Amino acid sequence: VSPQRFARTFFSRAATDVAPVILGAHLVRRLPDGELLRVRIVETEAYGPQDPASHAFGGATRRNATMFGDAGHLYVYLVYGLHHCLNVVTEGPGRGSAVLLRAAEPLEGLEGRDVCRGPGRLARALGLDLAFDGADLTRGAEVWLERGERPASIAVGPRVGITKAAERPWRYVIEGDPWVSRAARAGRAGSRR
DNA sequence: TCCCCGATTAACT
DNA sequence: GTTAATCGGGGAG
Repeated sequence: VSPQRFARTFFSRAATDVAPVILGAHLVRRLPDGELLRVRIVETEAYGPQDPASHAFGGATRRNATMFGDAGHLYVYLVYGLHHCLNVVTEGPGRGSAVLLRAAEPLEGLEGRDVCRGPGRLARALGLDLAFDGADLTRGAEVWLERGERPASIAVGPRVGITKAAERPWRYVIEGDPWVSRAARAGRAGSRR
């Protein structure tokens, strides 16, 4: 347990608070063969309670159970039958909130401009699937989060790919960062923070 | 059980 | 810009 890791209390607040502050943080993955993968998070989205766009809206089910558990755990789900998406659980037990990790910059063990550009690609690049749903990012040995460089400026805009509550400005990106997703780039510039 | 649809992506025209 | 791929969740019956 590296001192650079975030403690659970760091994640124990609203998703809209966690989403901007984990920009610049490092997501680290230890593969079965021992190889280390490291990426820098550049784009996130918040999904809170009382949020019609969230999987947690409507209460706990088998799929979203992790969202209702302890903060600082990894919530993984399958979309469109093909792609996995990675989320960090926020707030705490019974709340049902999380931050979706949408794009990252490869720092170590990965090559290519697009490998982490988009939530499905990010999960694939790190070799994470449903088997990792519920993994403890504050203590686990296979995947975790560490403090990184604080971004100079953060931009906010509407979330991507949803139809409900699409107007909420809960997508956060490092302003001007070349590694953000295609959707973030195409969308409105968004307001600064 | 049946059925619709999605927090996406890549491969088209 | 448009669309197929692909499958499990969850509401309806």
